[in-house]
Amino acid sequence: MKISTRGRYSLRMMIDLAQHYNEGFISLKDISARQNISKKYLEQIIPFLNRNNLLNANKGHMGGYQLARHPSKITAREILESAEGSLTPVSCMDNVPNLCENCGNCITLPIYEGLYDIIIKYLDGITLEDIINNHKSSCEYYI
Amino acid sequence: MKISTRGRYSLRMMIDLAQHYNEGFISLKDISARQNISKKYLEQIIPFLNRNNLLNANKGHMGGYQLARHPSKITAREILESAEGSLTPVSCMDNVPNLCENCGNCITLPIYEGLYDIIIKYLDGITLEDIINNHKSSCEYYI
DNA sequence: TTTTATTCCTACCTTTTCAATAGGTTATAT
DNA sequence: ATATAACCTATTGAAAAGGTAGGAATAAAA
Repeated sequence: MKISTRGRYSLRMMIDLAQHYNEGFISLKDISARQNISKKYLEQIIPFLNRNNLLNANKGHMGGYQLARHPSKITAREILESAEGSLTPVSCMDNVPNLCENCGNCITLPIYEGLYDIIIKYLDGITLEDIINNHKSSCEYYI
Repeated sequence: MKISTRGRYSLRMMIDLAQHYNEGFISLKDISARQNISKKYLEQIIPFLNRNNLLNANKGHMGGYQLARHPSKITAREILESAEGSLTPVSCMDNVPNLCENCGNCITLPIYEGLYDIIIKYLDGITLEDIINNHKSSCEYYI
């Protein structure tokens, strides 16, 4: 039940981009330096976030990334779901629409469905704007 | 963010024991047959559950396991937490009391703390009794 | 037009975790 | 005694995690 570094780094990268929203395109070099995450690893994370069109990119000199939408319109759920692939607690919930075979008869599935439900509700309620507003002071340390 | 097979199997084993509460000691052989889980693997799961004293055991002929408490007094949180080791979404929350270094300054930690909070609250509200009462019909399929 | 700075793409690598299997030892009702 | 169970420890194969590495494509600036 741990969130992977890919998920955690994605969140930090998106927060960083939110903190520099309206400053044009931000390079991975800058994010890497500020967040102390390998630039090469950040490169690999980008495609996951772009599956859900969370970023705009510009190549070449003075290029970089910016949020595709205003920080108030991007939620922690979107970010973590994009990065992790899925936030369901059991993989049999991922293969919609059939779930696994005969899930209608599974005694534990409703527990996991309920769990997924509250996780999604919680993360849907948190936007990038919320995050940076609730944390005005500079942040030096990360997880 | 997936629950491992150890967690899922633990839940199924405990539900099985709840369904046969007051029938004396239940052998792993029986649970293995009913739940279609390798008996050898179940053996390895037991110690995790017993760290939190969820089971009573009897060795030898006619031996087996029984729940250490009434099904209404054992929650999904206890079972999954025992099996998984921890249900925190980030490992830096595990090393109490210091968390990681300088978590007071971490912008993302409050998000994960809030997430952990709702997960725990949800799973604490589900007892083994609840689970078997909400699922009277026989269950043939598992995840 | 050349240089420089960036994203983009693919392959590789090392370590850890997952999910078991295997073989034996100890205890205990019958 | 003997069958039947829990208990214990080691091993293994596959997959995932968490990166590193090198270069190609692109575009702004000099």
